[in-house]
Amino acid sequence: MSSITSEPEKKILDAAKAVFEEFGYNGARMQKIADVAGISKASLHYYFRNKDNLFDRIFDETMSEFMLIVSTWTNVEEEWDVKLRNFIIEFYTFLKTNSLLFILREINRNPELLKRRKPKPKAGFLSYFENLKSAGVIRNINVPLIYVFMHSLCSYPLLNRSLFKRTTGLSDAEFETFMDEYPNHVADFLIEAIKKTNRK
Amino acid sequence: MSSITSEPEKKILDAAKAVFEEFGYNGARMQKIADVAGISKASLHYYFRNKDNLFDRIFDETMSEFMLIVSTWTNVEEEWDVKLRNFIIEFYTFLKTNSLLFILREINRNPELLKRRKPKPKAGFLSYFENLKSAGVIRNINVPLIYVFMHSLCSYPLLNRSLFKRTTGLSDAEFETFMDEYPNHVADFLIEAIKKTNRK
DNA sequence: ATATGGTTTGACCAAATGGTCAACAAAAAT
DNA sequence: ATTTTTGTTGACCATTTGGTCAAACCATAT
Repeated sequence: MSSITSEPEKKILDAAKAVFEEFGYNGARMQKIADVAGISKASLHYYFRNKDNLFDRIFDETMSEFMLIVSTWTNVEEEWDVKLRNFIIEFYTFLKTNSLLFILREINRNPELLKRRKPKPKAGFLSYFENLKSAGVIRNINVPLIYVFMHSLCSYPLLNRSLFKRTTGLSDAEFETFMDEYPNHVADFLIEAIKKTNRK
Repeated sequence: MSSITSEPEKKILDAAKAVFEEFGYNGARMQKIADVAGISKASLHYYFRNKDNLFDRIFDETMSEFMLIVSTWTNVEEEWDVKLRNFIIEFYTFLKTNSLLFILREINRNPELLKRRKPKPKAGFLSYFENLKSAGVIRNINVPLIYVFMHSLCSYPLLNRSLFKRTTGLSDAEFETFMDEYPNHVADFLIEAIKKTNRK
């Protein structure tokens, strides 16, 4: 219903997303959004009554996109370790182009943003590995812990990129390589922690 | 030199820290800082010429405190795994009471904040484990990778707390316990990844 | 051509906000 | 006691910013 984003409406949403993600709610300016969208501020208000209105739309969209990636688990018939590696690489790639900081920043600013969203069903990741664990296919791990580990390992280096660049002692080139290879290292690491030891 | 923070000056710095950390540079209001400090806005400007001036002072202090914790490595004579566990627990405790999000948010807003700081010497963590590795005491690990892992595992759950609370499928009580035990799990995990396998 | 209905915008407005200043108060120095 | 310095503040100012509105614009139907 009425999500038929018309031509100028779409331009506005793109502009608003870019501006809100870069500057945050408090730093974003309606004039700036209008400029980026290539229209007047009055036109902007014609399509979206006010700033909160527009912001909520952007935040909800970004958040939905994020939750979709997070909670979807592949149905492909493969070994769990292959699925896990692919998921990690996809998730990492997704995070690279999407402003996770935007989400964290705004939730922190206004926790209400979360409360009004309907709670999501349990992430596919969790039940999938709970099942493998019950079936004795993998080690007797703490599944939520692995879930938190995976998220942390994928997310934080992208959030903290500029600081890690300074503190790891790597050169610019080395650091770029490091960040490119990173998701595979995360996969290696988690798979190693999950799989049954081959010691008898 | 002149860091003899006088009585009202200290009240202002405390207030400013609280307000900037909660609302960010763009969301913070000079009037709010004055209110929290219990003085007039004019007095606030008497002590700190302007908002940027005051902000820089707070940011630099917070950043220095953070970098100190990050780059200091214990000199206690103990086994590396004990030292690592203690470091992780201390670091996690530190992060719980300090706004890491503040640092990330403001660096993202204005990368200049980092550029003007003098680069820190390599973190003690890195050279310590490089040495152990050369000496063959631990596995042949990628040290910067472990460094990034440790930071990510300690930091992200605190940044993303409210979302994890919703997505892990744990009850409130379970989640609290989870977060309390968390640093020890991180330590277990990293130690396992670093220590030599006892397979011959 | 003209009326109709949606779209666009420059000009404005009111509130918020960072910052100033003259006047006053309180110490400190003389 | 009196001058001088330091601290404090209410009132004020200029700018920014979210938001409004009447007039103009433009497509389409009549």
